[in-house]
Parts: sequence; structure tokens; C-alpha cells
Amino acid sequence: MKDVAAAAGVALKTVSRVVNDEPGVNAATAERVRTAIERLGYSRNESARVLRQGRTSSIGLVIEDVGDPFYSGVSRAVEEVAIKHGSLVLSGSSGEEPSREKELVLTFCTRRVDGLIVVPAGRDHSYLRAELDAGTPAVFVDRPAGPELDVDTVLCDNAGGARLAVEHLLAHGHRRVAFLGDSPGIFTAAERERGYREALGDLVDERLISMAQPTLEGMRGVLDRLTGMDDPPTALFTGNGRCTVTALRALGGRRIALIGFDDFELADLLTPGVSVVAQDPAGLGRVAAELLFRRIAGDAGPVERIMQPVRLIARGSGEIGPSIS
Amino acid sequence: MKDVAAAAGVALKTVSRVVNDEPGVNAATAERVRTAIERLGYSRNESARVLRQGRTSSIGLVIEDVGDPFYSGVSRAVEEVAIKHGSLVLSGSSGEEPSREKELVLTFCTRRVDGLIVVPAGRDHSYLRAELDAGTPAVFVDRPAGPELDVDTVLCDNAGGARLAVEHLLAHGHRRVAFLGDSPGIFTAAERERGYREALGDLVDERLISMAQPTLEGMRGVLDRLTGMDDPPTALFTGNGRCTVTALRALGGRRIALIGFDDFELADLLTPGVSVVAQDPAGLGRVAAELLFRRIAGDAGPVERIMQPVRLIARGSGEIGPSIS
DNA sequence: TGCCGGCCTGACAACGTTGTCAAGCCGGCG
DNA sequence: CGCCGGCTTGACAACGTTGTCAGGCCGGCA
Repeated sequence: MKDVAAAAGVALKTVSRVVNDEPGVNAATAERVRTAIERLGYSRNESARVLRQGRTSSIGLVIEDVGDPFYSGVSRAVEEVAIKHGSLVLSGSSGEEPSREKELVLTFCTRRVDGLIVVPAGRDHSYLRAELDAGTPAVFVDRPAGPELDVDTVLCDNAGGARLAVEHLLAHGHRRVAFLGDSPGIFTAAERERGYREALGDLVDERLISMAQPTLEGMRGVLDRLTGMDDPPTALFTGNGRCTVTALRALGGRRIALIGFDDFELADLLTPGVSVVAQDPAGLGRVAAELLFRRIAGDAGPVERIMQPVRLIARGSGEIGPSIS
Repeated sequence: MKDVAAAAGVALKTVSRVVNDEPGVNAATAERVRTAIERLGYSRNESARVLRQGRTSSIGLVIEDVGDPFYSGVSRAVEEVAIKHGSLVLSGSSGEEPSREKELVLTFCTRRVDGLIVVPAGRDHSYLRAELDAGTPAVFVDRPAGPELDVDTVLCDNAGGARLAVEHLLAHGHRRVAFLGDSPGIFTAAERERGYREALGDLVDERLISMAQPTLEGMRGVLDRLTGMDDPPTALFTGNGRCTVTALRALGGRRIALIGFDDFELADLLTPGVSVVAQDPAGLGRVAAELLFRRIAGDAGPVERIMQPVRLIARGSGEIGPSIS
């Protein structure tokens, strides 16, 4: 910038004015400056600008895993909203590790992001207190923050979705519905289990509730145990996308009613089509990002807790009757 | 930092030394400073540090679409390597638009990223010349840069993979193999078409080469035209993941040999399993990122052009014989 | 005692930008 | 002619950090 000013024979400030399209610069002078900028290939140093103004025009996004279709959907939506607001997105995957989540968030903070969107891995977010008080807004997505933190949150209706699924199975005549879910330490898993229990009421049988195994062998073991029971389940409700897919693999074509939480590509192409409770990752990301940018713009309204609806998509697997019994 | 210094009763510089773990600070003083830091909740302003040092410890990643599993795999791998090097990743999706790609790259540059990883959408990258000359290294991934730019590149063996697929079909007795690919304006699509033509040799029939339609209806139309021919194709080779899936949907269960370029989750669960030429997105991202960080560290060796192998995964759909004929 | 060297510490400038304020110029008007 | 106001321009400080260099203190040695 100094060089440009020298080349154009003007003061630093005038170049700054031209670069920022500030009014009050003579057209001829501006043109001279622009020529010099062009000739020297000058481009503004954003770091210095940030230092001076305190705004970075970037937000931080912490998700569990970019590679997961659900989160990449969220990510994409966030990015789109950010662009609309002239912001860039710094993103990182926590890989479900609270320590990594914290590290990412704090790193983003030292980079002075204007705001944060977090899919929390841990349940303790006291480390964010200071940042929030310092004025960096944050929005939690998909899972709530720890109880000690009162912060904007956008969730899916996990319990409601689970109820929807189980009620659908009940309506098709099932009385023995197994649940294969994540560790109840994970908020969404716990909520889905809650919905499952609510819908089943007296029909709940603890032996039908298992933690889904990530490996194919583990999952086979679980399914063998279930089907080997005296009164085996006639339907499965799987608690997340990964788990649905692993279960399908482990079933290897065995016909049993199944509804999965979370939609996935190609669910319609399998035989039978896989009925699912579909979340809306893009909607989640969009709503969260829009809320965040409202906060960044200064909206100091009360903390919002938004719950996004989910919907049941019937494709066949959830409409199989309890014929096995 | 000023406040910390005042609170600890030391000079600015001493705080700076403590924060950066520089040697030559009395243990007691350091402790006093650390206490003050803790008490005031101080965190270093990274922008100022960047301004002073010229290194941002962040890289820019431009891909086509975070939502696409192939690119999110690349993205994930890049992120992992970046973490290992203490860098953050600024990412953006070009959505296959050259103008957006350019905009993203230039934005990243004004943010003074240490390096760039680009999946190019356009074919003209002269706008990068200045940045490269200014010392910002860049690595192109999945597709090469325009001919005017001599820059590190990591590609998949697109033509080889296509040959592999078509030869596999030929070996199973097919003589009429259709190709459904992207616009040949896209590098990977053109390469795959080239491999397809090479493998078929004299058997090439221009009428069997179609641009894949993104919509289900469009794809149905193409398939109807093909199957309605006097001597219809007995096998399909689809040029990318999206296209494979659309084709499968449009086929709606019609049994015809098919091999797709690009693996996708659940390909093994469909009936028959879908044979594919699998790329390695994570490998692509990892190799590119490692190369980039070598460049950032100062490696000024000759420009590298790395080609990653692909492999054929037989799952059933590619092993169907030409029974229709 | 005087000098040297090592260990800590601090003052100051600089990074590249922008906000503040003041000054120069010019035309118009009393 | 003198004054006022608007337009354009520039000088300077400040943002928060770190590199450079110098200075103070203390123990050891002659």
C-alpha cells in the first residue's frame, strides 16, 4: 500500500480510501491509484485490516466429521449462508472427542472469528463462558450445550422422530420392537431412546435395547442374540444412519421390519426400500447460520432454542408386518 | 496483553516471551505472568501475530461441493494433515463455477493463507500467476490447472480406470458398452471417455456415448433411447458417482451389466452389488496436503505431477453377461 | 576493588491498515 | 476584498504483537 501510494504520488490514506470505495476521492486521483494498484499487483493485507477493525468476517464451524453425509450437509448450508454475509468458514472435525472440540473452538477464538457454530462432542462447555462473555456469539447444533451454558441451540426433534417411527411399527402390528442405538451418553441417542420408550409404553423390554456395534461382526452378534430369543423382535428401530447401514449389512437380506433414524442416499434403491425418519441437515445448518449472523449483527434477544421437525419416509422396510412371530 | 503486563508488573515483551515459551525468563516471573493471564482470561490476538510474522498457519481449500462424498473425503484428509502441521483450513465450495472458484481463491489470498489446495472448476488460472510468484504455493487436485500454469498436481488415473472397467466388461463377453458421462468440458469426464474409447478400440459406437442427465427423467430418456436401438448396449459404464446412482434409479431394477466410476457407500448392499472403479479420495487429499506443506516449508523442487492408482471392485453388476442380446 | 560475562528485563520500532482530525484549495457570496 | 463552506487530501496515531537492542543485576575471578 505504501508502494502504491508512492507510485501514484498520493498519501497512504488516499489509497486506503480508494481500496474501500470511500466517497470523497476525486475521480482522476482514484483512477491513478487504481492504475498503480493494478501495475503493482497490490492486494490488501486482510490481517492488518482485521487488527485495526476487530472484525474477521469469518466464522468457525466445529462438526463431528466432514466425511459424514449428515454433517457435510450441515456444513454446506452453513457455508452458503456465510457467503451471503461475506464471511468465510473455518472448519474442523472433532471426531467425537471433547478435547479436540475444545481445542478447535479455542483455536478459532484466538483467530478472532466473529462467531461459532458447534456440534458439541463433549457435555462440558464451561471453557466457552469467557468467549461468550467477551461477545463472540455461538450457536449449538444437533446437540445442546452443557447445562451450565445458556446459548442458542438448533436441534432436531429426536424424541418425536423416534416416537413417529415406533408408532408406525406398532400400527403395522408389531409388539416386539428392538432398538439399536448409540451410547446414551450422546444426546441424540438418549433422546431417540426416550422417544422409543414413550411410544412403546408397557411394551418396553430392556432385553430389546442394545448399543449398536460399529463393526459388522459386533452387529451380527447383537442381531443373532435378538433373533435367538424365545420371543424375538419382529421389527428393528436403528438409532442413526451408520447404525442403520451396519444393521442392513449384518442382516444380509434377512427380512425383518426396520426403520432407521436419519435418511441416507440410496435408501430407496435397496430392496425393500428402507423406511426412515429423515432429518434435514441443510435446514439445520441454514437456520443455525442465520441465527448466528443475526447475533453477529447485534441481535441481543433472548436465547433461542429451535427444534426442527423430522418426517417419516415410508419406503417398504417399515411396512413389513410381524410375520415372523 | 498490555493489561496482563500491568497486572503482573512486567513489560509487554516479558509477557510475549512467556506466551511464546521463549527461554530466558525467570521461573518466578513467568509464573506471575501466567497467573495474571489466567486471571484476566487473556488470549493472544492471532491477527496481530500474523501481521507481525507474515505466517497465518492456515491453508485454503477450494472444492466443488462439500456435500459430495468424494470431496468431503478429500476435505477430511486435508484437514487431518493440516492439523498435524498446526494449520487451520479455510474451505469453500465452487459449485463447479469458475467465477466462484476464482473469487474463493483470491479471497483466501487476501487472507494470506500459507498455501492453497484447489479442485479447479475453470480451465483458466492465469489469475493465480501473481500469487504463485508472490510465493503462495498451490496444489491442484483431481483436475489439472490450465495449461498456462505449471503447478503441483495430484490426479487419479481416470483414463486407466475407465480402461479397466471397459476391459472387464469386454472380458465378460460384452461388445456393446454404453458410456454415460459428464460434459467432456470437465477434465475427469474427458479422461474417462478417452480410456473408454481406448479400451473399446474398433467397437466404439458414437451413438452409445451420451452425456449423463442429472434429472431422473432425463436419464430415463437416455436409457430408453439406448435400449430401443436395433443393437442396444448390453452394458453401461457410468462416468461418475452421481451419474451411477441416477442411472440405477432410472433403470429401476432392469438387469443390465453396469460398472460405475467412483465407489459409493452401500454399493455392496444393492442387488446385484454395484461393481465400481474406486478412487481414493482420502489418499488424494492426504498426498496433496503433504505436498503442499512440503512446499510451505520451503521445498523448491521441480513441479510434481502425481497420479494415484484406482482399482476395480467387482460386486456383481459388472459381471452380468450380455444375455439381452 | 574492578572487570567480565551471563542472565533477565524492558524500551522502542515495526508489521499494514484505518479512524481522526486538520489543512489546503476553490468558488460563491456579502 | 474577505469570509464561508464544501470538496479533496494528508499527517498521525492506534490496533496487538514480536524482533532488536540495550541496560541492569549479580556472581566469579584477577
